[in-house]
Amino acid sequence: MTELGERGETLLKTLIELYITEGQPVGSRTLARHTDLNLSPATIRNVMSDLEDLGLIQSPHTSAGRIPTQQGYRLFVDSLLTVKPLTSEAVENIQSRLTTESDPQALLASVSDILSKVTHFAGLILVPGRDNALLRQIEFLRLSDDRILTIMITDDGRVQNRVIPTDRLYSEPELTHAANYFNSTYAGSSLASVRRALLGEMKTDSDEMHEIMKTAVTVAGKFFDEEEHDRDDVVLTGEENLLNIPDLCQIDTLQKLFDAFKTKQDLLDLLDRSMRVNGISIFIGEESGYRALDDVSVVTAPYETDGSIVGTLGVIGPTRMDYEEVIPIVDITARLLSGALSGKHLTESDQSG
Amino acid sequence: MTELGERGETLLKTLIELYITEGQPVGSRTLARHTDLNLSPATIRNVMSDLEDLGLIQSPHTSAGRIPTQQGYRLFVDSLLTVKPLTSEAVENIQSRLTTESDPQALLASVSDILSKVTHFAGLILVPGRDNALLRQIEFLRLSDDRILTIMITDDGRVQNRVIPTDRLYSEPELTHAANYFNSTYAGSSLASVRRALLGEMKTDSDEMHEIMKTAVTVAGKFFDEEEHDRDDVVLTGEENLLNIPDLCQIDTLQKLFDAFKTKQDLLDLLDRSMRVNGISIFIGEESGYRALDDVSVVTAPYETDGSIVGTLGVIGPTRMDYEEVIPIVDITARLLSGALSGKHLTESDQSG
DNA sequence: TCTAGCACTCGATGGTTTCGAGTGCTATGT
DNA sequence: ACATAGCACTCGAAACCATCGAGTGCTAGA
Repeated sequence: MTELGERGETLLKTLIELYITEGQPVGSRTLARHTDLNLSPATIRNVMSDLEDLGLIQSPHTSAGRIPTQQGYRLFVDSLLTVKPLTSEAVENIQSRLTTESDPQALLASVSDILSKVTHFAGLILVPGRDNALLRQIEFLRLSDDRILTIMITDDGRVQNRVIPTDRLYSEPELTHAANYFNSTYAGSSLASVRRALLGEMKTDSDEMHEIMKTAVTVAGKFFDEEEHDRDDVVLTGEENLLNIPDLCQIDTLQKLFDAFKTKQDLLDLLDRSMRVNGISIFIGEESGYRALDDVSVVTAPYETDGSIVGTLGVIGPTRMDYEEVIPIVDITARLLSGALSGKHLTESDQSG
Repeated sequence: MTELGERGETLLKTLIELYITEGQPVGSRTLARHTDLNLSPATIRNVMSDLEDLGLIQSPHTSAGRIPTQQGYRLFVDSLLTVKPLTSEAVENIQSRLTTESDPQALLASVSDILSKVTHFAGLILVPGRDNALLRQIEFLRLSDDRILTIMITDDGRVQNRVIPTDRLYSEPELTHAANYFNSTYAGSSLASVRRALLGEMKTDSDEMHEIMKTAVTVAGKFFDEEEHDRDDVVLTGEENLLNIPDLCQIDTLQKLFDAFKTKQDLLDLLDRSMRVNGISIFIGEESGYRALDDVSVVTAPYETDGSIVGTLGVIGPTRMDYEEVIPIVDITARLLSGALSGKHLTESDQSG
């Protein structure tokens, strides 16, 4: 008997909603009062007993009310909850915070901040690596006899620079020519393909290349060699909000959580997984599979640039969070961010304030 | 009678050391056993009573031992403590971690990490703003019709770039000339003085300037206009270590602390104050004057580049921290960092690996 | 199928007792 | 004058106990 019946669903729903707002185990009497089914506590108790058999609720101890289990929350978010539509005021609030940032890099980081401020939980966002970005321009600047500053600009407006130590002296004109050669050859290609091409070039017998080409390949090769900066990254803000939450008062829970926040690897994995899903993802408690996140829930939504998903954003909060409120916030923020990102490329200079 | 006498000092010192290692109030019997003065507990009690009258120790309640007060700690660190010299092993540990970073910016950030790892507390470092750095080179790159990428390199090896929106189109050669003009005029000046000069230039009647000069002043002016990036900044790491500390188990204490960590303003103020002091600074509990830091102690030491103090680094831990161990760690780290920084300027290309 | 009644459970609360570490005081010895 | 031994006292921690009440499961009856 995996079927609940409409009455069971209504009761489960109100029970969870009550528990989310009150934070206390809810008993049959309270539940009877907060529903318009006109059922006596005794009847409610029978239904609750069934719900407990189905593993949807549980009681912390004999003489306490019931609280939702992980499965209960799951059923709730899957088919029971009625999302509260955001007030247009709230939407405008998010929108206005978004539009104040013009630099795309800073924009993404600020989104995490917005999410944490609005939800009072921790906000996070997966900032996509550059490997799919297209090379726009590269420049080599001579700093000293054995150091070159390499600057790369990609079509998503990001600028990256790195100081390259060299084993011989390169003259200014030589570097300029090399950059010109490089730009004419690779501009418009994705960084991943440039990296691949460079690997190929560096293998071929260098005697066959012009000196200029050699210079370009050598310097740019060193630049592209350091993988680290190209990986996806997670920006996390508002962690301190989680200290406020009574559900997470156990110090070792917080310890686990903040350790995970520091390394970020688990968060990155999780966001990466949720990026492959089309739409809101919700990980309740242990569902995520990461020990550190056992006592929290994560709500995420992918965001896109010009129609294709490029990253994910979301919120980390207690399992007992107000899903009906958080879900639309995450959803809307992802949409607004997608809107703000599209058409922001520097290649199209159609935007002006 | 503000004089303790040698016996009082010895007892206070061992009491504090015992309390630091054990974390428990220490009574007269324990104190008698851990000292070689051959005094009975009763005698010790008399001395302790005196120490309490002087405000150096206190008892949490009648039938408990004594714990140091803030003043007790203060006297202890000022004149009683015997710093444990670091093992050369430990020094080499820090040294090796320092030398792996070549980029000065990353180096500073990693120092904070080292401090937190070695002490198991939170490490922090004041990364000096660029205003005292000397301008080395500036470059203007045309990104699109209305955007210019400005790149500035300072003599401390830092590179900064910013996208400048423009109100008219600038040609490539125009920008190159403007950059050349700017470099020949201002290279070698401190950023502060460049900023000042630019303000002056922008006020003077622009008709008197060449077109090239006007371009340079306009574009660079916008670049220098955004103050924010030039401020000193605090890098803080290992905050999560503080969650482990039994002394800081109260959730609201941590909340206060982490809120301060987020805004960083208080930390910045504190580090800035301690930069004016020549040598180790220790702020015990409420001494710092910031509410958020009431329950912790901060140990800092300034570090220098080529003989002049440029920043401060330090550790945040519980008031009951092992000062005899932490102080030399902070001290040595500051010295090693100073050593690593000196001679690292890109203007002198004398360093090679 | 719902309801009313009832005995039962169990955490929370608050009072009491015991225990022991530690204190302050005082009298005594050196 | 100083150190010590003895002693009554204090007070928190822990253990124990009774009470209270919210909530339960079960059963009998509408």
